[in-house]
Parts: sequence; C-alpha cells; structure tokens
Amino acid sequence: MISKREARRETLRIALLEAAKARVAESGLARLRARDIAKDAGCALGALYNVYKSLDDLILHINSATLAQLNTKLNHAAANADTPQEKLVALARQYMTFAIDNNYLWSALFDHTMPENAPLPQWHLDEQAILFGHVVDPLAALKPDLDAAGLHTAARTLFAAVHGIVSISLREGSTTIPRETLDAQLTEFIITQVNGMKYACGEHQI
Amino acid sequence: MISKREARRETLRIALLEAAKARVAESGLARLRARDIAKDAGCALGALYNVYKSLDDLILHINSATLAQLNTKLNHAAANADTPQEKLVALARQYMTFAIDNNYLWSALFDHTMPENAPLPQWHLDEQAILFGHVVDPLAALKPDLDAAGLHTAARTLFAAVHGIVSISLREGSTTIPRETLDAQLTEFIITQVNGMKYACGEHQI
DNA sequence: TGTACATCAGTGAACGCGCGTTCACTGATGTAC
DNA sequence: TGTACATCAGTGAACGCGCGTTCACTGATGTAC
Repeated sequence: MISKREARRETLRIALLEAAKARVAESGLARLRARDIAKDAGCALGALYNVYKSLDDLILHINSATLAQLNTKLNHAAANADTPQEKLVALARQYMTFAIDNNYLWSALFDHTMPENAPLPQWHLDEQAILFGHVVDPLAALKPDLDAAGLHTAARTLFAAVHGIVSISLREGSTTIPRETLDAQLTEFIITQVNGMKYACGEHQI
Repeated sequence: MISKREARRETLRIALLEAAKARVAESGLARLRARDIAKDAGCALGALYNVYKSLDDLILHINSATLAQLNTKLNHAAANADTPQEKLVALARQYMTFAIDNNYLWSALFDHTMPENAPLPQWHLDEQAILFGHVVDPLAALKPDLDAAGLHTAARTLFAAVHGIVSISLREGSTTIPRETLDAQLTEFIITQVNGMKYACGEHQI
C-alpha cells in the first residue's frame, strides 16, 4: 500500500521536476538555480535534497524526460514514413523540429557535464543509446551488407552529422537563416547522403 | 618609438595568453582560473586586469589564437589537394585532426559564452566566418549554378555536418571508436556527400 | 479507539567555498626644466 | 646631466557575490500496544 508519506514525496518529486524543466525551457541550464526551483515548486530549499540527491541528479532527470519526449516524437516520425529513405528524412526533420521547439531543453542534453568523480549512470547512457537506435533500422534496410558494428558506426555518423547541422543553426539564432531554408537544406542533405549510400557502397571515386 | 613600459606590457600580455592557452589545453576551459594564469605567467593577480579587460576578454584572445592556428592548417590542407572533391576531403580530415590534437582548445571555441550584455565583438565574428570560407571555394567549383547566398548556406551545412561528426566522436573519448575507423567514416561521408552533389543537383528521388 | 512514541518530510537560516574583480599602496619608468 | 614630479605597471589582500549543500529544529504521519 502506498502511504500518505510516499504520495506526498512523489508529488513533490514531480513538482520539483516540472518546475526545473520549466526553468530550463525558459532560460537554459546555465541559469538553473536550486532556490528558484524550490520556490516555483512551493517548497523550502532543503526539501529538494530530501527528494533528489543533488542538483545534478535532478538535471539528469530533466534530461531523461527530454530524451523520452524526443524519443516519442522520433518513433512517430519513423512510423509515418514508408521507405527507409523517407524514414531517415522524417527522423532528421523531426529532430530539427524538436530542437527548435525545445531549444534550451534540447541543449541541456549536451551541455550538462557531471562532476568528475561521478560519471553518468548506466540508465542514462542507455536512454541516450536509444537515439542512435532509430537510425539503425532504416539504415540496415539500405545497407544490408553491413554487420552490426558497421551499422552502429554508420548510424552514429549520420546522427552526428544531422546533430551538427541542427546545432550550429540554433547557435546563431533563427535570425540569420529562415526556417524553410534550413529545412530544405537538411532534407537535401539526408537525401544526398542516403542516395549516395544506396548507389555506391564504399567504392567511391573522387 | 616603443617605450620600455609598452614592451613590458606586451611581454606580460603574451605571457598571460600563453599561460592561459596552456591551462585550457591541459584541463579545459571550465577549469580556467584567473589566479592560476597569473601564477603561471609569473605576475600578481591584479596585473591580469591591467592588460586584459576581463577573463572573458582573455578567453576571446585564446580562441582567436586557436582560430588562427586552425586556419593555417586548413589553408595547407586545401592547398595540397588538387580537385575540389579532394580539397573538401582534406579539409574535413584536417579539421578532425586538429580537433583531436587540440581537444580542449578546440572545444573552447564552442563552449565559451559571453555574459549576456556583451555580445561577441565583430573582429571575433569575422574570424569565425573565415572557417566557413574554406569550404566555399571548392563548393563553388562543384556547384557552379549556386549563387553566393546558396553557396554560403551549402558551405555552412557541410561544415556543420563535419563539425557534428567530429564533435560527437570526441565527446565519447577515443576509447569507443578507433581513430582509423573514424577517419574512414568521415572520408566516406564527405565523398558520398560530394558525389551526390555533383551527380544530382537538387532533383533527387527518394 | 486512544495514547505514547518513533519516524521522517519539510523548514530556511547558516555554512562554506570558489572565484572574478577591485583598490590602496609601492616602486619603476618617463617627462619637464 | 641632475633633480623633482607625474605616470602607470605591478602587488596581493580584501571585497563581494553567488550558490550548492547542510543542519538543528518543527510538526505531520505512521506504529505499537
């Protein structure tokens, strides 16, 4: 049976997480303060440390929630596309859309660094690995001759390229390049890459 | 005529810059401390503020030096390649090599953020823009139908993709993926992209 | 059901530390005559 | 060249602030009988 204590604890846990997420979404990870979170969640500063081990611990849970949300979006994107090529394009575009719509939360995924003695916990590494996973399936269909390791590497490279394009675009603010241009660039980029993979497998001429 | 005062001032300026660069190269931007720099440069803490406006100002000069160094390397890489395709491959590989060899200094280029009221000075933005510039020339040869704006965008996209691949690789440490694999992946990536550009200009089928 | 005690969530002031920046002071360098 | 004064580099202790974390205390919830 769930005690009244546990229920309150869980409520506070969620309230703190939501408050922290809102703060990050609003003004970025760098401006996140324990005092602000507690105030927003309606509890005293010390209460935060009853429920989370530290501020870093709380941030991990923020990122975990963001990853879950992104994951859902990517699942939908892939599910609504037919061919492997279309899936990859849809994934990339959804990734960019998510990054634009959740700029600061998305940045927090990559900005947060743990104190040196405490590395990222395994459960969080697993969550990150799922991101690459989305790319693996369509890629396997396109390059059936690749083994698991090769697939993994190729997926990471493609993901990283998309990530870089999105990342550098967001850094400059949306002022310099209009959203549609960016979207077109990204789409063309993926198509070029995927077609190249399909028609010429590793024996390119330059 | 250059006074003794100015000479000393300039010497100290350089000593501080070199000390700071060494610190960043050794342990990263996040661990850079004004006190450490002054100690390494052999002066008192306050002297730093005679010569640089602030620590952020000094960091700008570190990044400026790093950009100049990277720039030189990229110039050589492009000069030693013949065809536009080869130039682009050489640029990407040189970029990765530089990032690996100067991990922390390279990261500092992207990690450093200014206080909100003081944006990056123009001279530093100009230096950054030169990076994209390397990609523009070979790209122009490959896609003669693009106008200046389109070229610029395409160059940025390609640069950003390479940056993402390098960035995510370095994040995981060199343990996970051996250097040669990474190099091969990056090379194949560029070749694929460049061939795709060359043979099919925007009217891809998916 | 009631009572006495134990447990633990919740409080917020205080701690502790790090660290960028300043400032009154000293002494070397430059200038005027 | 020498002397008196002005300027400014250089010093390092002290300032000031931010902010994560702790801790003694209070009061609500749970448990034993």
